[in-house]
Amino acid sequence: MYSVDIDKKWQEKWAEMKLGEFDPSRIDKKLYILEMFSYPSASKLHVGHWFNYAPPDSWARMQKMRGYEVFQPIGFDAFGLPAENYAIKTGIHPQDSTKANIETMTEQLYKLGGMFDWRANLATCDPDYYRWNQWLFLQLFKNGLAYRKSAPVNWCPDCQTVLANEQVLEDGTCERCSTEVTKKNLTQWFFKITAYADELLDKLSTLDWPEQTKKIQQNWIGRSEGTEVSFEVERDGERVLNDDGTPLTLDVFTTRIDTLFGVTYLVIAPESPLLERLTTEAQKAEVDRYVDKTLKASEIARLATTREKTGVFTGCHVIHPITGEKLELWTADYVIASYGTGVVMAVPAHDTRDFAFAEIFGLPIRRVIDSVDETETELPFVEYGKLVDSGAYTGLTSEAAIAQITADLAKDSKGKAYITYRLRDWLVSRQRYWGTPIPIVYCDQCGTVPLPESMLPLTLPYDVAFSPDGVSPLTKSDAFMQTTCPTCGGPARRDPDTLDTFVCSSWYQFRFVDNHNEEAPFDKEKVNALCPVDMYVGGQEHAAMHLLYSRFITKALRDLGYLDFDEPFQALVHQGMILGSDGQKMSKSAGNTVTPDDLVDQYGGDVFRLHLLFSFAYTEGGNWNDDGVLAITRFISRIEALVDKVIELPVEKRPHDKALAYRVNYTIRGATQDALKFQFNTAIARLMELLNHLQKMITDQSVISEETYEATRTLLLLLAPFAPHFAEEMNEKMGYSPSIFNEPWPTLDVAALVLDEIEIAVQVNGQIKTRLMIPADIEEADLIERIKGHESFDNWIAGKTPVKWIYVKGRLLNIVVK
RNA sequence: GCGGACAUGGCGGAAUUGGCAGACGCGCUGGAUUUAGGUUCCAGUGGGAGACCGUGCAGGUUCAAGUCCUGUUGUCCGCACCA
Repeated sequence: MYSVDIDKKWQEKWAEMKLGEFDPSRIDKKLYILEMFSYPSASKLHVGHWFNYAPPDSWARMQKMRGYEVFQPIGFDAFGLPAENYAIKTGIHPQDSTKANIETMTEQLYKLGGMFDWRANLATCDPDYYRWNQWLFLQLFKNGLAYRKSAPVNWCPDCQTVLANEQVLEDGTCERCSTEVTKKNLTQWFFKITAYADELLDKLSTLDWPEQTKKIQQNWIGRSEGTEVSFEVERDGERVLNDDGTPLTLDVFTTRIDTLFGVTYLVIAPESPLLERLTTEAQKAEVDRYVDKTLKASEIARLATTREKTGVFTGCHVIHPITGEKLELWTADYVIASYGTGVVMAVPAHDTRDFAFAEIFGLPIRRVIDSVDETETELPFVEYGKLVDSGAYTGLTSEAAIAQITADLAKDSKGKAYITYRLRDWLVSRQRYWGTPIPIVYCDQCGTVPLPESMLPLTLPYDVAFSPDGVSPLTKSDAFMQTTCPTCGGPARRDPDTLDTFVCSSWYQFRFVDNHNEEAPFDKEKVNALCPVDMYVGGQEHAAMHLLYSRFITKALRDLGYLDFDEPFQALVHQGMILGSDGQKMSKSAGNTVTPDDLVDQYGGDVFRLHLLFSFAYTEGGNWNDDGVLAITRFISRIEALVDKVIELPVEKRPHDKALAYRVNYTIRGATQDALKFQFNTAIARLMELLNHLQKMITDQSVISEETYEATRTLLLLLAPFAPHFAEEMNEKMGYSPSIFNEPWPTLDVAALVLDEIEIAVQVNGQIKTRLMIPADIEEADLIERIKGHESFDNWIAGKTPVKWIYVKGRLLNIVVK
């Protein structure tokens, strides 16, 4: 009887025989499979973890049997907000709680029976790991890919603390104290991911990733080609000048420069640093009030097209670059500072948002585009068309005008062709404790000074007060903050912030390969040999951020000479989400959680694993159901019964059983093809079919054929990746020595799949009339004759005339009648 | 709001990618064994007496549509400080 004891037995044996350890001498057969590592949370391994790890492990085991040298490491994404929040609540230090959680989860992962190479584990909160985050930061800094600038953070005035977006409720209040959250500008570190925007876009086509994920990245990067055009500004009747005396210009990005003559006002983002200078005394109070209000709104809400438009006149005017006309400059929250230049030229006649705004505030609306076919159209008319009332450009098509106006503006130095991206640089500063300290000091003499690599790791101090009171926790640790400048030796201060945890996960796939290296993050040769990851498995929620950051860091490391390939993850699969039986996300509060430990103890890990593999479409996920567990225990015990009978009965040689050979090979083909595509449910369905067949064959038999015995053995080999402990046990029962995972995967005999007779459908106008057994190699003409001679033929065509015969070989014949 | 997906029997889910809808399993019904129930085994199981009708809804393309196109409804995921 299979149980959790069998799991234990084989887990110990596998550890002894080092089943999961990668053998570098077989590097030419290497296959690097990686599941996204998880956050060590106190609530133990949940069903989602199992669904993330067990099915890919089955895939890996199959690949091992197919001859690959599999590398499957495991680690923990151990820095992050939850441990720190937990510390604030309970006083338990993040390091202590995290360590304990990692221990528990490691034990649970071991019980999962994954074929992991345990030597290659890592935890990102370990100084041996995060020192290389710091190293990475320094490389980016030295090469101009890390820089500081001011950026807003969510600020709770009551808690006196920075909040994560997650901690701000939908109505814009703090989750802890319900105070209205506002924004505060801080100088923070950024990684220049935008420098790689084009390559990140272009190389998507080389990846074996789900199309929808590529689309998400493509939209996230949001490359947009257009024109940048400059407007000079007038305040109180005078030109506004730069410090050097040249006229200050507002640069506007637009994809529709053909509508330039329809511009009736400009809008600047409320958080734009220029706004203050461009507000007149008379308007100051009103503008300030408006800016204040905007700081409390979320970006998502601001960009909603249905949101009622609000805005304020700044009192200043801008000068139209071609007509010289004076236009009002407004500020409104539908313009976002971080996209484009933070200023838009408003063309109410040809843009829906500008139109709505102009109607509310009574601003002029000027049509400059008509439809090409000169039919009457309503405003706002947002399509391309033909220019009207546009000076010298009147009569041109939109396409022609875009090219012409852009060229003319460039000639006058009033604009240029320009490409902008929705993608923004990656903000990596976090005003928190539980993360990687930033390896930079600020010296009054030398300014911003990077730590020399020899001084890494810059370790996180243990004794720190995390209670929120207005500053980053590290600020309060004098021992940490007060330091000397590595350049001049004078007094200096450290950076009080820590790095975003996405920095950890942007390169961990390389550290696994060489995780004990103390001289470097990894050895170049080793990484080049084992990477990129051949199969990466994890949730689709990471499509835009983690997966893009990893790609960016890989390219940066390549350009800095640390590795020789372009992409970190060649192939990617997303598992679906397992919800509670009520269709809601599993959570303690909903009371719908399923604990893997209980199921494993009761039924054994393989039953749980098979249930996950069989009852869900892997990439879809779905609602948890208990019923399937019983079905699997039945499946398992039926196989055991089959094995028992097969080893008990005498075996004799019999004439070749063509039908059995067909079924066996049909199973090999189906199970292999489906499992390779992560379609485990159908792969297992094929195994069930073979089991049903074998079971029928041996019923009431006192002797079995050699072929039946071999088919049973084949069934076990095919089952092995999906029920590793159980299959290993059955394999031993049949007298074979372990491990079954060192046996070769069954090979397909294509010839056995060729049938003499096949069944096809006969249709009339696409409607099925009958099914026919025909010789597999029948000629189309013979088939047609045969059908014409069928006793029901006249009945089928019901007096009409066949005009066309469509034969889809081996599948159907459709008679088109009229 | 923007972006990405999904919708098939009572249920989980299949469908060679435009070619016989419902594989496999759960559940259910009947039968056999046992008989206290469960287990196990066998048969049946989308609807409809039937011609036929059936893949969220409404159109369309095609000899042929779950699959492609247009529109529509509902659910889920992401939106840059959760990871």
